[in-house]
Amino acid sequence: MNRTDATSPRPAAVVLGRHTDGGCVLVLCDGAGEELGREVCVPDDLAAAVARWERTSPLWVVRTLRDAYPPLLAAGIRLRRAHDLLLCHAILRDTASLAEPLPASRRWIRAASAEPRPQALFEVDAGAAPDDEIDELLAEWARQRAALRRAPDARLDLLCRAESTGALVAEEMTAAGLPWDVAVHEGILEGALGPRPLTGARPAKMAQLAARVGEQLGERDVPIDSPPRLLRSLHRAGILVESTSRWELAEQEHPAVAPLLEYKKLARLHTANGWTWLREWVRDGRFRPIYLTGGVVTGRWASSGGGALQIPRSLRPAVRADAGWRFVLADVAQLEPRVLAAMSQDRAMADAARGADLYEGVVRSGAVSTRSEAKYAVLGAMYGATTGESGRLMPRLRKVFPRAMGLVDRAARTGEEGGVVSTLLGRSSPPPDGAWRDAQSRASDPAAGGVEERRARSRARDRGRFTRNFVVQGTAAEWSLLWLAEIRHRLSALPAAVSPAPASGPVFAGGAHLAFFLHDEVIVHCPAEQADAAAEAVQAAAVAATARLFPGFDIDIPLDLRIADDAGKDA
DNA sequence: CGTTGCAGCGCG
DNA sequence: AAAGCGCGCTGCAACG
Repeated sequence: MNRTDATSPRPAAVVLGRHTDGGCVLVLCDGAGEELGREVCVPDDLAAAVARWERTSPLWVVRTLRDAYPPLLAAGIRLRRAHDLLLCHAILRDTASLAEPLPASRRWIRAASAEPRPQALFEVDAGAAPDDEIDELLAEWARQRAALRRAPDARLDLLCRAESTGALVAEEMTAAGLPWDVAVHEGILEGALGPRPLTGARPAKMAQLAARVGEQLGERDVPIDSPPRLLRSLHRAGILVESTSRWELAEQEHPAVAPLLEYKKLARLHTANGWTWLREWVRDGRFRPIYLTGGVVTGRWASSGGGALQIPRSLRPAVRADAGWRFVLADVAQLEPRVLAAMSQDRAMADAARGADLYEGVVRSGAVSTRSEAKYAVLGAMYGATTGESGRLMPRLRKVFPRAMGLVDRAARTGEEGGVVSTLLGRSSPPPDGAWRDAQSRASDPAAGGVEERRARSRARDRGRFTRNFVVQGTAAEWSLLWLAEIRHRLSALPAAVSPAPASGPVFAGGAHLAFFLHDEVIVHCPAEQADAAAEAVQAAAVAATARLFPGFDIDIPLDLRIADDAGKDA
């Protein structure tokens, strides 16, 4: 059996795959991907083998970290570097920055769910027999390295490395979990909803509000949970709204409206994050969502399980650090417009972005006269507003920030014409689907009617708004990915805590670790004595991410950073 | 009966 | 107040 002594190969990379007989195989490779040797083991011995090779800090090449990494973490092993073939395949297959992107293959499409995949579905056009998974991995890795060599610059490589490191972070965060105080959560629920009801029953405060709505509408047992039936009840009472949505109801001056809106708020809390949610998703003081890295076409992460990306701000106080531990809470104010300023190299917008409040900077630039105008104008620029106040302000932004506005306007035009747009590092938008192209070609037919033409134009504008936003949201996601990777790197280099209070799982008991990530904010959980150093690491990571994504361009991306025992203090 | 689509609302 | 992007989850209603 191989040992990491002077006579053993010192692999730059190890490809990890399944073997014919259900065992595991590690292929040791040099920096060029040339095979140096192999090691075969039974699954029970895999963790030990990985731990041994990890001492030499190789690049671990796997089909997907989503499957490969959790069992290793459970065995107490953290990997420093990895290459996720599935995630990188998607990037290199769709990117427009390569003349010859990776050929599409059904073997390299991620399954929709986290459940084990039925193999048969994926073997249809497989180039290799399932027995030879390791050969398939080696071949795919070779294709990906070749694709990256053909790239005009290093940006795609940076994206693939960041994407893979993001996947490491995601699995580590699931394993560590977000510390969650059940008693605090229950206190919030009881304060808002009343005592915990018997299963199936409506909480007391919701029942009271429903009764008041009924009195005001002059109707017993209003079908308050059924939008279409509630709408008819509202109409009978003379409240002429077109839907039961919040903003429309808020415009009505009827005594039934206030209790109805309050009911909706409580119902949302009860159904989405009530006692049922607590029982199902919080175990041993930890909320463990599954992060789906690259789950959104723009490169943002999606999640599954417990609605991790939608935890209401009112529940943030339930996010509580372990005894003797602290949180470092950090978020970026107005990340997307700052990223737009930098990626378009718009000096005027970057100057407006200097400091904590970009919108005040936009006012100082003279483009608009109030902060709230600035906010809606900037959001409208990125989302493609055409009507209302926001749409009206667009020409003024174009005049003051021509480069930034030119970038998003061009992205919108490309999308309307059916083209593909890309982020700064080279993640590309999906091409239009068949239905979209059919609608456009039907409308360009001389015999097309006005209805078809209007419909096609409307679909084209929809797509233009999507591609307009794609370049900004996607590049912002790249900044966040680099930020996460830099945080992880710096946290692992922190001096060990002298006497950390016991916390977390076995892997993370020793010190600071990322515990939560949501688009532009992170939560680090750390022993109290590491809190200052961890906060500095998070700050330094942001500076490093900015320098890597926008080399040579001066852009301010400031953090709102604080150390606290819970996540609710300034919510 | 189970599945699918939609409305509504939470997050960025 | 402003309605323009991206998600996930819930419950209801319509559908097969």
